[in-house]
Amino acid sequence: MSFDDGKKNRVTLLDVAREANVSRATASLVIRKSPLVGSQTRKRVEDAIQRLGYVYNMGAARMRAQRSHTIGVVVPNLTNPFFAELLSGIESTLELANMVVLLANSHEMLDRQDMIIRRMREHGVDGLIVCPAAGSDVTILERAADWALPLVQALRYVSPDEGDYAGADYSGGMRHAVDYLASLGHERIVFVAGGAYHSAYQERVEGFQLAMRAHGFNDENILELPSRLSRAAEAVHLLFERMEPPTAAICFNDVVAIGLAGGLYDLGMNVGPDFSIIGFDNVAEADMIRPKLTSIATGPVGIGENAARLLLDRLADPQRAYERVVRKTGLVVRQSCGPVKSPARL
Amino acid sequence: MSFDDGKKNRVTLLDVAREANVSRATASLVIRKSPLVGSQTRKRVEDAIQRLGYVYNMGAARMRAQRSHTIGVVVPNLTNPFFAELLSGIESTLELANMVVLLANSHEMLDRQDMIIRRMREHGVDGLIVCPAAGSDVTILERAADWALPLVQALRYVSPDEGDYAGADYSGGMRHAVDYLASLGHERIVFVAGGAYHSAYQERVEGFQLAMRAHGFNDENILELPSRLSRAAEAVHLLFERMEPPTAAICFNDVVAIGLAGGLYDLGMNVGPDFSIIGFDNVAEADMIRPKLTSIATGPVGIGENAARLLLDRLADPQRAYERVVRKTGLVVRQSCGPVKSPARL
DNA sequence: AAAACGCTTTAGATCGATCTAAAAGCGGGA
DNA sequence: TCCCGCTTTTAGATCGATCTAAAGCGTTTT
Repeated sequence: MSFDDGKKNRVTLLDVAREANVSRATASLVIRKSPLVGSQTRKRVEDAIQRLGYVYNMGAARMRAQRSHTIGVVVPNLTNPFFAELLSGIESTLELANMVVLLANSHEMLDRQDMIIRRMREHGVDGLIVCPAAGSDVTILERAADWALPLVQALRYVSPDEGDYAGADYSGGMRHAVDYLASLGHERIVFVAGGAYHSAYQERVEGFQLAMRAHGFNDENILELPSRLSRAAEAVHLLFERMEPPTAAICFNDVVAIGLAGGLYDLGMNVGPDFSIIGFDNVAEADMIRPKLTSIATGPVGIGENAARLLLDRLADPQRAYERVVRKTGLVVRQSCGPVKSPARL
Repeated sequence: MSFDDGKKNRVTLLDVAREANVSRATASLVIRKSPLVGSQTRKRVEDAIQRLGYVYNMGAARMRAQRSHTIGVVVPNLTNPFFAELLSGIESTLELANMVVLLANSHEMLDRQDMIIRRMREHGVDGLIVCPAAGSDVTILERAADWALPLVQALRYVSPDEGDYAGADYSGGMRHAVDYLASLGHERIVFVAGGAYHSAYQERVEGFQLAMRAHGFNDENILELPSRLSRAAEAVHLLFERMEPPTAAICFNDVVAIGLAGGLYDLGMNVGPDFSIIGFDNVAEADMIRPKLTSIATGPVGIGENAARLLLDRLADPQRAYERVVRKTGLVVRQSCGPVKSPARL
């Protein structure tokens, strides 16, 4: 099928041009689907491409044209299914625009994140989508701007008004959660966190407190669980060693919620009837476990799509004003909540 | 900090060379850490690099040197945490070798997979790590060979003896699972599958049957669940509409196992005491749900690391013989299995 | 007939590094 | 002094595309 004489000799655009009896420039125009070239010439070139089995050399093109059709994506953690879904949304949207994803994992470490971004720059990415590692500050935006490298923040932001950003209305989600629990009669509600500090964390806490105050509830019930999930379950008893033990919990994310549910199960409690739990993110697992987890849907895939679209828009017009796309969140009611009973107590 | 006069003028190696009073060639050698260059010259160049804020241009280098330091990774599905963990292992190993990951998702579709591989070739990847979409055949190996593009198969293979491959001993894992259930007194064990056909599927089924026969059990008990997990739970009742209902199940993977556990829960059964379940892959979720899922650990992160290492080895020596690295699997006992009782029946 | 115009096509420079082959520098032995 | 061998440095070609500016050409206008 292929006339692969030797190994070394790659087919280049020049070969194609010769085969089709045109100049390199014309062949190049054909490849890029320029309307400038006449139809029978185009046909001749396309045939030549077929005949020779030519493959486009992005590397050469990128160098001259200063566009790589490559986007760097930096996430702090791959094993959390939430980020995997985000990534999935980014990838599928970028692929429609003929872009390709360079992936790296910052492991929530700042120095690694810096290193990664530097490396991606060396690789000549056209832009970056970053979920900033906890502790990142505006310097990452500033540096990107210095380098004229478009950067979209996803899920978390380092500045409340600078830079493009795609996320979800975490605060509104908290309100839904609190309202729902209140409608079931709960008043002593705890916010269970775990993991690192960043804008998304802060927004959730503030949203929680706001909503609690709106109902006239005590808004200072916040519990920090160890971030290793195995240990999280063991720490659940802390919940009930307080003056007024809570009857319901809203969790930072579904992973924490599932960990908490496990811990309660281990204490012999029935999630739902005995104690209500609401998760956050509504990942696939929420529907798989039993009792099924009631959760606030943030739509990570959609956020990923938005982030990708924001970046594409900025590439199209680098001068446009910053845009922040915030997805609506919604409560997905399942089985992990029930009406309040007498306060749970060990 | 940076003397970014205009926007256009990138600092090139030539600028560095001029600043350091050496030739482009020497500057290039310094960058690549060649031992050929004298130490005070090296110092001068390094200072110049600092002073000018030079950034290496991979694109230009790749074009000349025919190496892109870029590896294409193709997975059939990102939202399954199993693949996310695989990816995590690949990424962290490649990053140590100063390589970067180009990611794409085939969505288990052959035409997409072809398209992706073609595109990655255009981008000039140095090699590919592919988990072949179900239905792939040896042509993907042949084409890669035609193109002199190193390709490592991960998790699944398209040919039992051709090509590099990193996976796990699925068959051995099945034996562990069956042995363990047998030791608890189970004899009527069903294999619950879900999803697409591929080598990993086949190996698991065959391993299951082999192990069952070794114990003298009926090896034909295989149930196919719908791959949408939401529907899987609803199909669980099919298990008990057979002549001799099983007392235990071994699942194709943990996702199926968790779905099955959910279905049993919905039927009012107690996983563990009433019916035993063993999952496959031992993903993080296995430890989070309740009852905790007993599972065969295949170590996706480790498989990813192996795949990456295989590819690096092949890049170092393209002529070496094919290698197949198969990780040991092990049973992780948790709470989802119990001794056999009277046969479960609805 | 010359000029003007639109539509196609092209020669040649160019992007920023690496590679090759040879030159330069230098100390020591004949 | 000259030559040899060793280390260090370099000029210039090169990778494979794109870009610029201009040329070719057929038709219409002046």
